[in-house]
Amino acid sequence: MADIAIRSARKYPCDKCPLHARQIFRQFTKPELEFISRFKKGELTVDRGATVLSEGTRNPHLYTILQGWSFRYKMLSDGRRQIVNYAMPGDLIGLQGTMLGEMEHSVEALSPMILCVFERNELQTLYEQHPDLAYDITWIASREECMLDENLLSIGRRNAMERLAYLIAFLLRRAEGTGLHSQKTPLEIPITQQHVADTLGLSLVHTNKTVRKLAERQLLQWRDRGCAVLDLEGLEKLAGWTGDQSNKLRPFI
Amino acid sequence: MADIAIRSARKYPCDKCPLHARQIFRQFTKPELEFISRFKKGELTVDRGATVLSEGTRNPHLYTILQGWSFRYKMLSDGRRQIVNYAMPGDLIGLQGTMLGEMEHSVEALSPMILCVFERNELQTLYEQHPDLAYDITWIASREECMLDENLLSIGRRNAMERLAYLIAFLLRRAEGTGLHSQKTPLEIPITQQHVADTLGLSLVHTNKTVRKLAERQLLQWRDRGCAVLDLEGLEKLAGWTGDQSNKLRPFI
DNA sequence: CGTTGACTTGACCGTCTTCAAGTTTAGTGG
DNA sequence: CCACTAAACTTGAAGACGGTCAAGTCAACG
Repeated sequence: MADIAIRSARKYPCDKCPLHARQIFRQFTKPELEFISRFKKGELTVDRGATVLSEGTRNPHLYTILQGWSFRYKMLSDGRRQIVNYAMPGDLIGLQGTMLGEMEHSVEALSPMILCVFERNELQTLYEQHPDLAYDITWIASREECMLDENLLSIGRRNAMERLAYLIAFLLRRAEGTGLHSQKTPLEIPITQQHVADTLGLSLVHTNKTVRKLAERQLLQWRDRGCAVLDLEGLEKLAGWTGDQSNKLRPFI
Repeated sequence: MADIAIRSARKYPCDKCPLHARQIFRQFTKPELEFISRFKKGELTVDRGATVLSEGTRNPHLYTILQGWSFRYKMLSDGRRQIVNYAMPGDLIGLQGTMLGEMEHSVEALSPMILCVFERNELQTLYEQHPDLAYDITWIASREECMLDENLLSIGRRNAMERLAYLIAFLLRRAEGTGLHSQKTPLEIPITQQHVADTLGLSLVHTNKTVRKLAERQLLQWRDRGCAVLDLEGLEKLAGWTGDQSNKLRPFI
């Protein structure tokens, strides 16, 4: 079944980090690289569907995603679920829990994942010895906040079609922002319609009908467990979204 | 009309900060206090209804609220507005803009306010010289993120009554968390039903009808431009909210 | 070849929106 | 102090958007 396995061996040592090779992420200085190499405790391999972090628990670790997609969610006591955001390569997972103590949300893998594992306790040391990295972490937190603001706007004020268009455009933009996909391999967003429903605050049935409408309009195409974008600009226009998601140089731990 | 005025004189020098006198906020060390005193450039007085920060602009400042309430919001091009969160004494305003460059939301005063003004550019110095304060800022950002997660859950998955109950309970808890209100002066939340509607993603009409229902149930009482809570636990129960908003020691810049 | 998870579809119903009036209150100027 | 205005709040009626229920189909997988 959905499983989690940690290994202290490194398939991806920090000095050969496949993500830092990407132009999009800012490069480390030498001392930073050395620090991060020590800060990293190992790698975590996660199956699709596995729970990486659980609401209400205390986890001694902090993660960066090397490969794969995941989502963060919260639940009400009667089972209603709200997906709050997604996380993909280059994103930090578990910072909130590190700062506030207990996890206030859960994280589940949407695809097989590889994570870098860091020790929560050592974050303080990072703040003491590497102010630039500390600043970067705050940058990352602010970016998350900004995305949440957008999602709130969407759920609160857009109708079903606009919401869906926004969500898909948003996810594609972010995926592009990881720099991992070439133009030639049109990437597929690895989510089910149930995920979409739980993100948009809609029912599964209505989500399905909305998906069909956008598919009819040739804006996207739905497959089993995935979504392909046919017309990104069409989606953005429908959502009324100025997707200026500045995909510029950004920090990364 | 709604006005903004800055003064470099300090009615509230940092060593006599009325908020730090409150038990709830962690105390500065002496060097921290000295740094912050220099970091603070003045005080800003703001009328109710005035816009403190505007979406799309670059503001060279960062603020902490000394007095008064405000809200953060985003708008769609056709005028639909979504209030994303509220800010009250002790909260930091403008961090997102500082980190990401341009403001992605606006901030408006709900009541007359007094703000401490800091220089954006000097934040880097804070990170270099005071890692503990830097850590605190990240803590504050994480707390904001956590609140946004809650709000998303609410808008996405709760119905109108639950949403309203949650919002009012949430705001009261936070107000209590500033430690500025005694049990004896039952505080009034300084918002209009239009604010509530724009927070909950509801229409004004439906918001009004929902307010009436909660008032009939003796959970709250509405006044002109304000809301008084009659039964906090009743609201929390209705919302299904375990409001463990740990009102413990927290940092503050 | 049966089971399971994901997607699909139609019918009916309820929550919430929109429209279109009100009333009440606070603030302003004569 | 009173008349006027604007902002906030209120209410009812009609209808749309999205939810719920109840069946499906389809593909993957062991």
